[in-house]
Amino acid sequence: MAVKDIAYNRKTAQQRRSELIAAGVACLGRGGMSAFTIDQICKQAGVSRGLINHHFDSKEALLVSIYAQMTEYLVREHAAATPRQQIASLIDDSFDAASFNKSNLRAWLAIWGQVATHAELKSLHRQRYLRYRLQLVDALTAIADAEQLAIDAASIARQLIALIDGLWLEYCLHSDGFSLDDARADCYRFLQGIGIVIQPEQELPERIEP
Amino acid sequence: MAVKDIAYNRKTAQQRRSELIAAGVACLGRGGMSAFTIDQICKQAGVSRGLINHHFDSKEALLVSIYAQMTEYLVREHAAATPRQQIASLIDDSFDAASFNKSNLRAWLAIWGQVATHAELKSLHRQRYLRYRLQLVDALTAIADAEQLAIDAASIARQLIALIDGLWLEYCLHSDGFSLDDARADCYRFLQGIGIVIQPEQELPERIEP
DNA sequence: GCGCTTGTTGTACGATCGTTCAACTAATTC
DNA sequence: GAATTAGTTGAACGATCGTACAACAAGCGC
Repeated sequence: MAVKDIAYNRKTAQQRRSELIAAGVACLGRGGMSAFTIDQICKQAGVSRGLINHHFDSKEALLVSIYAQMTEYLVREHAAATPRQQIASLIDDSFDAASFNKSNLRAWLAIWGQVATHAELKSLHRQRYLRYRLQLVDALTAIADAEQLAIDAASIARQLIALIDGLWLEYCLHSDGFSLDDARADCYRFLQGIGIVIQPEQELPERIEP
Repeated sequence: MAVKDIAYNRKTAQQRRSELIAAGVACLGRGGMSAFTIDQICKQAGVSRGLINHHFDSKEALLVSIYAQMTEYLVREHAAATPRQQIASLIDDSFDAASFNKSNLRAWLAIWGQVATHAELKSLHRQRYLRYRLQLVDALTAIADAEQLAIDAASIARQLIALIDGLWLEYCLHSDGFSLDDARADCYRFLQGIGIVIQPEQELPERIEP
């Protein structure tokens, strides 16, 4: 107290906010909602206890900001792409090893568990998800129209999203038995089964017959 | 204290244990892991504070018992059924309105979030899941063998489980847009797409073309 | 230098957390 | 009916929770 012996790091509000968001994601990934406490987040960020309530209205507000950042890629614009490239990009992004490691998946799971409970989080989730789903329906409809395919685009979109989320879930809860590439391949195979053949952006591994 | 004015309900250990489990599920369904506290569970069960630790070693032990009960149906024996009936029964059970209401789905989500963190829960989950998956692979293989179908049973099983879990997730987080019957129909349509036609145990609603 | 704004710290507070435990009540045994 | 067993209660404990707040430090205009 009397002597200032350690560094006093001063940063811009924007910088600090994003650091706290990153620290929050790390905590969620480590131990789910139980590890998402003021103490642990501040310790993770290397920051004193009172700082979160200075930069965010509450702990819940931080959680909303975290979710907003995590879902940002879902509504990213894929401007100059064909419908096929859009879908391929979505699938490949979903199973990108850099962002969908186990820690991130655990963070998703923890937040999903809160979506049903917290109003603000629920609202943001609905907004993000609807747009995400709409993009997919549009792309599928465009392909079907161009190739005279009779498909239920809404149903296919719902199934594809469910497949992606379900594969994340399986991979998160027990990663043994299949790889991220297997999961990607499953998605392309699913679309192939209903008559939509899409070339992956990255190459797929060899398929192993039983 | 001096005067005993309210009922003192005495039950067998087994009865009380199952009541506490039910109360725990209700709490998880209401508010996720945040609502899974000794105080709230006891209040839900209409029981005093110290009783949980009398019937269970710890709060975590109660959670394990809850998950054991919730996953029981996954490994239930379907003795006299054909492979097709087994799969149909699994799908229909998964989207049974009685057990898969929103509250139960929220409870699942909350527990899934804990599986990655708690060792005992993780072990139980792996054990239950592997058996569940094996049953599915066996049924699919039996069908494929009998009908000369060339399928990757492991991959199909993984996709079907992912589809079911993903549809639960979608329905839990935003039930608008589709019903449980739609979800059931999606599963049958998925299998149909890869050449396995299965008659649902209950009738499916009319398919609405776009 | 001084005043002002803004980022940061650490303590303090009341609430709630999971667990323990001695006391108590009802059923059972002898 | 006394002794024993088993189910239940509620107070108590230390730990930790989220937030509030006064004190402090650094940057900046002047």
